[in-house]
Amino acid sequence: MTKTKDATSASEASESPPTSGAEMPSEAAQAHRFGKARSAQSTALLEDYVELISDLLGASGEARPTDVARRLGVSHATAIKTISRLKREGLATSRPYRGVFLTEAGTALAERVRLRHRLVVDLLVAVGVPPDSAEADAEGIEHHVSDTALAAFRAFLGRGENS
Amino acid sequence: MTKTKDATSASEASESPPTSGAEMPSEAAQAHRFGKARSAQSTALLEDYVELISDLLGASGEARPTDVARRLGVSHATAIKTISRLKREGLATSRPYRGVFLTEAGTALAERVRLRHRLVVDLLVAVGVPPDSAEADAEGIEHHVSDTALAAFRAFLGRGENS
DNA sequence: CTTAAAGTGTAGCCGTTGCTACATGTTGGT
DNA sequence: ACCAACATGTAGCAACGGCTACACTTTAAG
Repeated sequence: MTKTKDATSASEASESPPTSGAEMPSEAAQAHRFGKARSAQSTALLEDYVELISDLLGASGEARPTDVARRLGVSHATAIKTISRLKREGLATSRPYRGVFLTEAGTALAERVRLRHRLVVDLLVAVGVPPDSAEADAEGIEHHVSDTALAAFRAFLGRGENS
Repeated sequence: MTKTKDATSASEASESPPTSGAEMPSEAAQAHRFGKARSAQSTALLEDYVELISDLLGASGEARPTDVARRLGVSHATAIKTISRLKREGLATSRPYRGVFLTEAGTALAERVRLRHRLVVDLLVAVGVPPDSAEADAEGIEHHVSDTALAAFRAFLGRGENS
């Protein structure tokens, strides 16, 4: 590390500005939250790809880059590039012109993601969100739900440990 | 590839693969959902900045780039660059060395975002997520909650229109 | 078999969001 | 008035995710 990391924390106690209504969390806590959200964002794509590939494999026995691309609404070139990233990260393998497959890690991730997705959708529906809306919203939400929250969802839905 | 229910554009119905296992949404629908999630992602940053700036303005009367940077856990250079984007998009103004301010549009956006944030947190808490977890999760989730879902949340929480 | 269509892969570009490093402006203490 | 500390701004770099354009392989049709 060069610098950059002074442990500044609550430094505003000394100042006493108007300070009226707003309750603000500590700098550190807030920064940490935002950081978490940002990093979640970076894995979200991989999760989407892995889940989709898993679905395709399950549904038709194979997952082709173009199928993936079409499902995700991106160009095939983009899909291929991201699939390369999946391979780099040890989640998938692929033989040229032979389709994409998931490694063990990839399969495990896909399973986790799928369960989480369903749980989120079910929760949304349970609190009154229309099913199609729930499905669409879950696509964006699911990547940001902590395990703690998932456990709460499960409890709320009256489920033990299973889906 | 299995086409489940709707026969949107070009699909392959000729194959009759093992199928069975998975139910997949139509290509078009799925692509649309992913696209939505992606675009939401692109506005998420702006929303975070605007909300934070609004909070800082409310709490201390001014919002300086470094404060914003520290709160978000990024370098001041990054914050300044993003604030430039806010200005480009007509959400904020700033005079050098004088801090950042929100335009009318920015203020309105901040208000909407703040309400949404609280609603999401409250819903999470209502279904049993611990408050601190709810607060952290909401930071990532809020950007992906549709108006439809928000309305459902409000109804579920037994609120009319207000927060 | 030959050829056209479709899938696959590569290269190069752009915009975004991070970062560090450096340069400049502001401000406060002495 | 000065200088040091800090805030601010700019520049350049890298990784990512998107795209189009082009090259190549496979597959399907004739």
